[in-house]
Amino acid sequence: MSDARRLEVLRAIVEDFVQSREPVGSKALLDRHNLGVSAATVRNDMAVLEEEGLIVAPHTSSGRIPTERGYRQFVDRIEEVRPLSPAERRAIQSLMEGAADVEDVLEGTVRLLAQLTNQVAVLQVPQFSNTAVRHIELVGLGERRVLVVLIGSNGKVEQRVVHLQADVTDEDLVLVKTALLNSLHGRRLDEIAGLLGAAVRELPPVLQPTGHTVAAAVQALSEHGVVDRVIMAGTANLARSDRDFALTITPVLEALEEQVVLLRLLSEMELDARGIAVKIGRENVYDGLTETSVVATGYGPEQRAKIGVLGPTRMDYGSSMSAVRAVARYLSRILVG
Amino acid sequence: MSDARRLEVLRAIVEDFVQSREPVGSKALLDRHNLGVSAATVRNDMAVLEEEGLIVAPHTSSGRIPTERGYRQFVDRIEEVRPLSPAERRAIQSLMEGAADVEDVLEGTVRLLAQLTNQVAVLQVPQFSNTAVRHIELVGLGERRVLVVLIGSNGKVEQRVVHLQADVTDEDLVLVKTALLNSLHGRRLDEIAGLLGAAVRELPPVLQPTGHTVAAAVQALSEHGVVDRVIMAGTANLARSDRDFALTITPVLEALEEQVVLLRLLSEMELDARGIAVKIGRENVYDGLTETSVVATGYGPEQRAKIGVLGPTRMDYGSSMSAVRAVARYLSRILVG
DNA sequence: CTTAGCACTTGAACGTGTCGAGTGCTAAGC
DNA sequence: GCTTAGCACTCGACACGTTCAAGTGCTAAG
Repeated sequence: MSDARRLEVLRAIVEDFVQSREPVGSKALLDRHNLGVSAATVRNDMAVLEEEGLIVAPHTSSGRIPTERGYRQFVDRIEEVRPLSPAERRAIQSLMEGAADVEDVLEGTVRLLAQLTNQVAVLQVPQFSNTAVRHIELVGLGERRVLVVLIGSNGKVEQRVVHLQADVTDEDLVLVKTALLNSLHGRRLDEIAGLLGAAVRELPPVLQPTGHTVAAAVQALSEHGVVDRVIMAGTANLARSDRDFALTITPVLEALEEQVVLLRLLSEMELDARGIAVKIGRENVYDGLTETSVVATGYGPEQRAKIGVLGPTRMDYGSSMSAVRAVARYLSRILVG
Repeated sequence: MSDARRLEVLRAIVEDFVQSREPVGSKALLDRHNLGVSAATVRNDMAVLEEEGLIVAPHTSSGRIPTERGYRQFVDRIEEVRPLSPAERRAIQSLMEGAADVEDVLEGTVRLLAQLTNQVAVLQVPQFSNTAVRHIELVGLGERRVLVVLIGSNGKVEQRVVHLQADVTDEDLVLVKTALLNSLHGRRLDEIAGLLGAAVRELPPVLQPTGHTVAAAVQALSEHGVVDRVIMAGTANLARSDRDFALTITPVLEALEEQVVLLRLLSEMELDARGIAVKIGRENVYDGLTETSVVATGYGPEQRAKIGVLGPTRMDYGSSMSAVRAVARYLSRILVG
């Protein structure tokens, strides 16, 4: 009982099903794939795969369709990333040339990705709110604990408790606070990261560690205030993709309208060794997205921002992965250049 | 043959059909409306309405459904605008209170409208691009014609030929150009309207008419560069609204993704005496929207910007019209206050 | 002008029979 | 011990015929 062949059978089933959207049986499989064995053997393999929970038969005596676990197996085993076709390269090229400003590039990229994959494309844009620092307050809580409060010009208040490595007096705290305020007051949240270091350096040496700890907290808080934006394209592809999926569309569209949900979803995705993240069906905990899959990767500096596509669980993961990756690379290159 | 009753029958048919989504027959109509006549009479009226092209029967011996012309008749005859329910008022109230900044208000408004009408809500936001004036060039073409070129800091070039009332020398043109450039260079496009007058006034009296003409052209060109924005909500309602409409959804979603199309659509809508504009089915020339209707009105200063809802031709025009109007009024009030 | 009655049409719903694709199992073969 | 051919069985899809309810147009009477 060859383990390798069984996985090959799984692969074939997934591929066929993704294309035909119909349960695939043993004979049909042989017609389209050169497995080198007979239908009966394939049936045996299928039985095992079904026991393992990788495929199921919708009803007795119908072909099998992959389960979510089946897709997962399949996706995890994709190694070679299919290179883009010349036509696809050309599309990306022309996008680069028509690039007027950053916003145009981003929107163009999303559209392009949606078109390439025939799915919904989403792009997370790190957004630096133009709120400024109005006030910083440090409150000693005893036992080396300090409450750091950051008040923004939009009235939002962020706070956090930090633990210091050394004892400090209230006067010390005032010093630190003043130093920070001097260099940060009125600055925009996205600017302060670069200013904190200098501010701390101006403190007397004894207070440097304390300053560092507090500065780190301020930095973290400022990032809290940043609400990213989402650019989206290709929602029409949702309806196009599938007859019955068209009826399941409502909750998906609802979820897509909730930017917050989308942002959470994207930021939760952790890139694997291949630099890609895939969430399949119920791996998405959000209601309404339990029958969709998301393929995403990072772009830009540190790959922090995400770009990806979203579609029905029965999507062409291979193509999606390569398209997403390729587009992300080009995007990174454009943004740097 | 009472003309009034026939229109009453039409009204009843539209109302029933909008609610049930099924062709409505003579008997069914009597059950739900107190018309005071028998089924046979209604049938006679229906026959006439059909001749007039206001209703059709999908197949022999099935009820009638309104045609687009039928809807149009119906809409044009809606007089009384249904007042909002207390629940709806409350929703709007709470929106006003939670208003943090303008952007929030606008987004909240759109969501609210989508929720109230169970349809797609769209809002046109006049957007002043923050492109600045980089250069202005005047090229004499002879015969009192001058080419006015406006170059923006985003690299976009707008041009137009104007006819002057008097002969001018090239030196005169240089004077005008310099005057304009002096006061406009570096200014944002949305600022220049207020500055043109002063610039022209600084010219020698003989050149004032020429200056005015050129200034008007510059003004027009600058408005060209303004691209409004669209805020949208409730696309999920499209899918929810209707079984078979769900299959027609694709082109609609596509159209909605084309902001340009939407903006054109909205700005083409002209408010009628009631302060509302309705486009029904093919009255929308854009592909993909030929089976949808749009109900819109203006808001804000001069009602220039538009807000409205979009849904299947068989929508509840009465509710949509009152909701759109009410929401637009509240929005105007908030924005002013 | 309205109304009751009637013959007619037609889509939807339902039941039936056939067909093809697919399965599991068993026994034989390499 | 795995693979394969063969066979009986299952079940959805499809085509077809029947029935049913809703609706219509028309005619003749009020």
